[in-house]
Amino acid sequence: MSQARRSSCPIACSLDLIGDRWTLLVIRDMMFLKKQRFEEFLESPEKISTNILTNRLKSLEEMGLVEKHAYSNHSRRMNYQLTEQGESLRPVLKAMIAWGLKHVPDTQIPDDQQSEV
Amino acid sequence: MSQARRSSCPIACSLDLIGDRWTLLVIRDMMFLKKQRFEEFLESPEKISTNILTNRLKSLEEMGLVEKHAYSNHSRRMNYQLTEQGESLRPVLKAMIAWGLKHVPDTQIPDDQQSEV
DNA sequence: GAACATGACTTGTAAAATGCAAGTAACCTT
DNA sequence: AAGGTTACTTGCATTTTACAAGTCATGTTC
Repeated sequence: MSQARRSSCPIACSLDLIGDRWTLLVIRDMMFLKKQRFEEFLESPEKISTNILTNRLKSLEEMGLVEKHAYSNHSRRMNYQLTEQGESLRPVLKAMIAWGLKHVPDTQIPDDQQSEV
Repeated sequence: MSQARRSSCPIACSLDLIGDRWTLLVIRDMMFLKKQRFEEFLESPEKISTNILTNRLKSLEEMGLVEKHAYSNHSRRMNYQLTEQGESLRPVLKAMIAWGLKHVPDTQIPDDQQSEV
């Protein structure tokens, strides 16, 4: 992910931060599927690889969209949570869900997520 | 851009189609700035390069988000326009504009676009 | 208390995408 | 016939991605 912004356009700046194939999937896992741990993100069907996940979690933390905390005294276990700023991406994600469901064939969301649409 | 979908998740599928740093900027240019020609897209402040622009316009056309037409009999001049399906990305773009304006410092949109927010 | 399990990475390497500059080619006007 | 316009194409260096394997600190089990 690059660091220099390309313009002052809010779309371009948003894309500079979250415009790739993986970042929003990690946020999806946290926002809708309530995942909080490295290994949980790895289990998602898109199969993110470990180096990219490490990289994205670090970027998200640096951007202030995610916070990382040690999970009490439970080995090296870490807890990743959306910050308020990360949570504020919900309308973007919801718009993408609605668009995908309508315009990409054979997309679907889990039964227990129907209330989100 | 890859062609195989990674899962049936509408977010993942949307990202497979439009999840990169350039595609949504081309759509922005068409949707809000009413740009329709190759050279116009090149003028945007983010300075997309010609090979990437060619590639993205082709992908967008293949996805059915954009239509390409010859501009009457005016040399090789082409006209690119959003299809209804491309136009339907407006809520996604608007959500990103709102998020960018609120959460990325020093972002702004042109005066004549204020009504879009 | 040594072997094993857990969880979060790191490393290496090949493949693909991006960025930049320059060149090409069809068509139209002069 | 010459020159301008428009939309690309090509070459190449750099960066990012993808995949597989290995590491390492801590906690659990026998």
